[in-house]
Amino acid sequence: MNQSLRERQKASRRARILSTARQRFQDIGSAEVKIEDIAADSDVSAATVYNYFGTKAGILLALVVESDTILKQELDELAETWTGELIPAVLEFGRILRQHAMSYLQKPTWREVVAGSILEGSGDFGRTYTALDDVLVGKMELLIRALQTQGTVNRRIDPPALANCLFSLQNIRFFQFIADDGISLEDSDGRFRQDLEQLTLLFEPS
Amino acid sequence: MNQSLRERQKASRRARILSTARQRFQDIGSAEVKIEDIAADSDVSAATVYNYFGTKAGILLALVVESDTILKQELDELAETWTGELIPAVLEFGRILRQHAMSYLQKPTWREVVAGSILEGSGDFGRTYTALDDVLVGKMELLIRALQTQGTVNRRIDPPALANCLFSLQNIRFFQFIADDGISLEDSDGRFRQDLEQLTLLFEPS
DNA sequence: TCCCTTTTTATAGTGAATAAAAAAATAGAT
DNA sequence: ATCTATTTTTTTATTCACTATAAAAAGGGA
Repeated sequence: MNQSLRERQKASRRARILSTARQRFQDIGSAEVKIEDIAADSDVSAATVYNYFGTKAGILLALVVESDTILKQELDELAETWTGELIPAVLEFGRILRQHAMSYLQKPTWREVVAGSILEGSGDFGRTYTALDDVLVGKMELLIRALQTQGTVNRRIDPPALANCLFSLQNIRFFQFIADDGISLEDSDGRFRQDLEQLTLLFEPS
Repeated sequence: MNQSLRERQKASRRARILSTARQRFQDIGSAEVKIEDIAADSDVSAATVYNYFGTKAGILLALVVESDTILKQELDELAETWTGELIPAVLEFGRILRQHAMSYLQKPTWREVVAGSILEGSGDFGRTYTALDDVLVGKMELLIRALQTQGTVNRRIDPPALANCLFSLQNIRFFQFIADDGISLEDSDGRFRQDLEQLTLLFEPS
């Protein structure tokens, strides 16, 4: 037997909780959803939900992790097919990220996820979130390496280091994007473009 | 009469709350401090504390705002006295910020402040925090303008835009710094330095 | 002193999160 | 198949942040 009964049941409970949570969060704002309701609908006790996910934000994070397969694929494709300058590619990278984020969670919900990850620090939740980011940084690195091979990017650059830097810059624009309900996808795009333009100017020989 | 009795009492209550809160937060971690205790020690009801500051994180933010006068002065001095390259100045800028932050709040407490500001989004709390950041961006702008005058920085650069970008980059490193109890001031310094080095390489003629 | 308005307080309630003991279910051994 | 030991879930109780509301108190002006 590949999996014991216990493990299968655990997986089933987990899946049930995430499934009902996803539905509830989609129907009404995450603030309106009570853990007890999710538990009741999943045929487990509230204590079990806490046992599995720790906090409300933990459930959210699990949903984010689950859905990130598609995002990774999109970014892989970008890294594989892009030809040309790095800067526009990075812009596209950020655009994909934000668009994907908005496609399945609203801003207030994202705020809970991000706030939760910061609050937890180096705890379980924080590490899960960081691991997620690390994967995305890896995609950025892929992109940089590809363009280095194409000769578009300076070979003296350290791909992991630059990837981390550019991703982080993108990331804080993402934070600002979700923090303010008034900022549109296009606004955020424009700001990130401005960032990269200014950096170009800064280091360009005057 | 400059201030009515009502206004004076209000100011006094506010000051009392902040004072006891500061002490309590310093003595024990902010998670251990109960709003009711702060209220009792300040001779007001818990309801008044909520009335004044909204949330626990709100009290923290008020403390941060209060103490930022010194930080602003330090950054002003940097902008006024620095001669030389922009990059080292930006590094120093970040160093001052992190050091100042650690001098009066511990990392877990900072996490609450930052998480609170993100959660609130464009609400009162969020706007207060943003306003605070805006002031700091202004200091960065001052620095850039000074170096532009000195001829060290490309004149085609838009100081507000570049200031916002560099400050944001600095800011996400600050977030990562407070999020992980294992990162020292020096570590964070090193990472930010690496960021700026990589950006230099990226835009430098190969 | 009296009245009106602002502010504070008391009170009750919601819901997240944690802790500990009780109950249930499973795995493994006989 | 049954008994036992272990893991896991549930029950129960409790803490605490935060909200809403009605009552009380205090200030300001007449």
